[in-house]
Amino acid sequence: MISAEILTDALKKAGMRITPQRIAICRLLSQTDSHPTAAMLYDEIRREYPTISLATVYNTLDALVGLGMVNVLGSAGDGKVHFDADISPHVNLACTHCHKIIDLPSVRMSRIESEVSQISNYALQGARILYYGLCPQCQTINNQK
Amino acid sequence: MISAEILTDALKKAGMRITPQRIAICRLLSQTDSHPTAAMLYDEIRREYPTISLATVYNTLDALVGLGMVNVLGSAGDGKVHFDADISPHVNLACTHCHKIIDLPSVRMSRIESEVSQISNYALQGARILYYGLCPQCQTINNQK
DNA sequence: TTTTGTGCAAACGTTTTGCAATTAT
DNA sequence: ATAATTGCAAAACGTTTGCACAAAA
Repeated sequence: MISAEILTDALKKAGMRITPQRIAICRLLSQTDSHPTAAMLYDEIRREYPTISLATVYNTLDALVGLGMVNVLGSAGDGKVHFDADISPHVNLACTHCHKIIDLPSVRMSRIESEVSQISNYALQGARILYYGLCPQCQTINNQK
Repeated sequence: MISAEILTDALKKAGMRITPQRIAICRLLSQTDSHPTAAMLYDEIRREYPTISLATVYNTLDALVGLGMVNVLGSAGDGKVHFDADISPHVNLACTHCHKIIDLPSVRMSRIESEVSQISNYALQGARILYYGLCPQCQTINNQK
């Protein structure tokens, strides 16, 4: 969990203007661990700013991703792109039935990251460590969608 | 690198019919390590079957993914879904500039997988281990897209 | 022969874009 | 003041779907 100011400060340092909409997006991103999609953020922010557009959400997300402040997790089997404001190298775990994504901060990935870095000569910018399967609930409930 | 027969056999065992189009898709998947998208496979197969449709490619890919024979890597920053016929747990490395994806089979992930399995109680089905950054070429070339 | 798969085209949902009006600086 | 950002609408893109025809079993 990160503070919203770290995100807005990053935008400011990059020469971008701090608008109420962007503050709201940064606040939501920093406060959630639900790996939201653009549409989820949009729906949430519309309560406060009924006229905000999806384009603004995408615009801000792109900027934050470009600054390395937000990770793109990709689809969780639902065809939508999920975002994660926790950029520390950690394992994400997606349920292929209910499409929820949780974090597994207890699994240490730093050793893997340094290995990848050494072997590849890539200038690493981030990682998506996503395991997927059925969560305990979706295993027990007789889940035929 | 897997043999095409393993893929076609899996389709057959699942009760699906073996058509020339599906054989071609399985052959391409098994012969490449380029983590193709549906469109890439489509373009390639069209040389041999000019009338094949994208729908058939998606249909077959979905079946193979459903059977656990093919992994969905997700987007490499290009907005397209990349597929991988190598389902062993290994690190993938994507370049955020040229959008190529390579494998790093030397980095061992089996320990991480068992850790995830123990901690989470999920019925694991697979993993997408994707690091991203700039590949050596895209670092040196003065790359402003 | 029967049932599944194919190809086409149209539909879908997410994401992107163009532009005039607005707003942060 | 001025330059960036917004919101809207329309467009673009990848992917999915419906259906008549073709082909595998």
